[in-house]
Amino acid sequence: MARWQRRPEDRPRQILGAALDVFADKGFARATMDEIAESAGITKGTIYLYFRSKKDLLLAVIRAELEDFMALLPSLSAAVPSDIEPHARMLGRAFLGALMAPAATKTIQVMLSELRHVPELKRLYQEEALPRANAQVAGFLTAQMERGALRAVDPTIATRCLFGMFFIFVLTQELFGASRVTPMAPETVVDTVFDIFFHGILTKGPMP
Amino acid sequence: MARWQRRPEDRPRQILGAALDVFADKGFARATMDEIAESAGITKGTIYLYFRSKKDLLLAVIRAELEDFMALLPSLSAAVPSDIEPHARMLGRAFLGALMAPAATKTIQVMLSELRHVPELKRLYQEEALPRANAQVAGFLTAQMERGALRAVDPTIATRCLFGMFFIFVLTQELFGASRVTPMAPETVVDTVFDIFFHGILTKGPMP
Amino acid sequence: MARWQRRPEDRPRQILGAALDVFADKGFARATMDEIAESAGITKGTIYLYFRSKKDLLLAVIRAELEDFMALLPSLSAAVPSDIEPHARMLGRAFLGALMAPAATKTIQVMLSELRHVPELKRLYQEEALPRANAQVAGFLTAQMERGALRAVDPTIATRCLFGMFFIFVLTQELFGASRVTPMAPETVVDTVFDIFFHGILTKGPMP
Amino acid sequence: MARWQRRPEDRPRQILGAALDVFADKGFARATMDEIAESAGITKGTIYLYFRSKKDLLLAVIRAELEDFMALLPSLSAAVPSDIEPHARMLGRAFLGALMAPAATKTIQVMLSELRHVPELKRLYQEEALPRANAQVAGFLTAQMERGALRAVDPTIATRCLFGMFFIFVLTQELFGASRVTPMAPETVVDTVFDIFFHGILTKGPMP
DNA sequence: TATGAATGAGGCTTCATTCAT
DNA sequence: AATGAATGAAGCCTCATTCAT
Repeated sequence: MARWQRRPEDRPRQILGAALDVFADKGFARATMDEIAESAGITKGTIYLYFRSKKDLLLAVIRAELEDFMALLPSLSAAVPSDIEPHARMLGRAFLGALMAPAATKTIQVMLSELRHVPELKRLYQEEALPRANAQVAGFLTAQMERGALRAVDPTIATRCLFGMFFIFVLTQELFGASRVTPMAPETVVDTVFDIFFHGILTKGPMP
Repeated sequence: MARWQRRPEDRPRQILGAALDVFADKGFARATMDEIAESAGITKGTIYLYFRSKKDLLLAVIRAELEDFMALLPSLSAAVPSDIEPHARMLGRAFLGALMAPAATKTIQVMLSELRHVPELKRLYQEEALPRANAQVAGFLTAQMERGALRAVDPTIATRCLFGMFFIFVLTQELFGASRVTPMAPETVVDTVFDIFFHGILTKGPMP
Repeated sequence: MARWQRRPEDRPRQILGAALDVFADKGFARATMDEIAESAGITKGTIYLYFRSKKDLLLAVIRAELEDFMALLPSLSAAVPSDIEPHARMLGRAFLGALMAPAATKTIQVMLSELRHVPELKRLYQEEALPRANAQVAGFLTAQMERGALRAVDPTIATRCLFGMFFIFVLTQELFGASRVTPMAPETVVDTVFDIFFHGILTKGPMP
Repeated sequence: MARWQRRPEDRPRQILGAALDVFADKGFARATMDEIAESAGITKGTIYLYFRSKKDLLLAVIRAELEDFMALLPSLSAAVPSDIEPHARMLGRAFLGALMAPAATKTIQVMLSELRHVPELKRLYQEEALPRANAQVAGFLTAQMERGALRAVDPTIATRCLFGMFFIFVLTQELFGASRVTPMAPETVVDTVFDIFFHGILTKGPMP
């Protein structure tokens, strides 16, 4: 019985995947290198051939996922039809889908847990994720405001609001298991979110 | 090393306060009983006179804070003026204020980090916090919809949206330190949130 | 069965003693904290109540022994009879005795092994042990040279020579086990050392 | 990362040299096979083609160096001029030179550190190095005593004394870095050593 | 012969928990 | 009720050794 196989040329990715799973499932501190190794089908020592330390592994995991996620973000600067609502709805569906992808929810869970306690993660968020994501959407909103398609509202706050509406669903439904208490179909969620975001919840005309 | 008056009758509360601080600051696993004890001005062994274990302490901390927070929630079923917008803005301010209170942000941080890994916390959230909070707001929205003041929209989703907009600010600004990157005044946030929530972001009339 | 007794008020000394034994016997790197603990009649964790780390323990051990040894050194500046030879022999016996004491040979062994690899030990030797010991003896020799009792010879080198003759016996006989190959009585050694040191090994008069 | 000519026939010597360096620098236990391999310009696995284990490598290193050193020792049984003092001084210089050669000091360091903990090294010392070196010098001294050139003194002790005076300089100056605290020229050392060894340090005639 | 990926035993260190005082 | 010394179970990490290539 072969004690091990030679590396399939992407041990690192293999390890990163296992680490994300275990970190998300157990939390960073509770996760053990042994468990990650087992989950990756190797042994503890092997991890250290590719990552200097447990914390290093955490950073690598998050960096990799963040990059993957950012690469997925559709370019909002592409040509936008004059009727932005259906367009936005489409983008929104793609975005919620990306957010709800297993790797993404796991990454979010890890970030939520560790960002406060790992300065490097905080830096990653503050200097890379936040500004980039914000610029994308806020830029789009600003352009539409200048075009007159949207009302003049603080674009950074509006961006955050929009993101918050998406995020809260991932957080509660996926991560906190609220789907068992209050099940919701993602499509309905996206539609309602944009309905509110674009039109507000007040009745339009004067109340009868 | 504050040498306060010895008030043994307050021991439990004293410990709970210290524990919340340390749990929020370091995370549950990284927090040590020694640190909590020191922060409470007592010694490690004493904690065990009041709490069976570290995990027990965590549960007690969250239960206490959750109760405090719930007690704070203004009853939305009270008489509501026919013009709900300024009323909502007022409630929103109070709510964001409560969410941003130090104890609340700390509790949120701990919940975000540990809920997934501590079944009892998950239960607490799913069976107590979520339904209660949801019922409050969703009930209010439903009532207004029936009254014709609000458009007919899935009230649970709408509730979640509204909460998401508030929550995302606490999360990013307070917990993730985004306030240094994108500072925002709470009042402006509340106003913009309700502006969007009630009126939407589209320009009203036909585009010029 | 009591799992442990409350500290006999000198746990630290107890641990230091055990550590010196094990360090000398196994070498620093091969010594395990478990072994030291067992040898001290306690458990591993307890050591860390008194010493920050294994290396810290090593330093504490050496510092303590060095101090003890230095305190033992008879003051050579005391009144010296005009006939220094028997006086020196007496001091020499005391000195060799001190060097051959179990704690001293163990300390020497540890220093010989680790000094090169532990900067703090090197510093301890270069800045404390060496200058102090050298000053003591070299000062004495210089005084006697000025008095005319001894020939003018570089006192530092002479000191080192005298020390070297003592040291080599401790090293070879005690530490390297040469006593089984070439047994020697300490008294004879001291006598011969001083015979050579004072009178040289050449025949006095012209060779017949 | 010297990319020398590949001279596979020299592999063992190459490895032995690197091992001596690393063992002396880090100590046996702290030395890693990886470091030794790198220092030899090969990889870890290759070492095991030539040496069964780390300990085996240590023994081979010491055996090789001991042999080299012994081979260097000038035969003292060669014809000795009737005036032994300048002759001895010459031999002494050669001997101190040999002792201070880099390979020798490194070997000494390793022996000092490991002899106690590696039975095979102890045996090597007690059964090979010590008797051979002792016989050489003690034989010489005995001959001179019988000739009447030297006083009758225990030749084994005298040998050890002489060696001790040389050794202490290598130990303190070279290995312990005392040369920075008390610099000494090797020639002066040799001269003083023999001055003391032959003539003693007492003033010859009656004190004035 | 040489490589270097993989292993797994072992050690240092931390810390929740216990318990004699 | 309070203390804090002591315990011992983990967990991270290192590294000698093996072995497929």
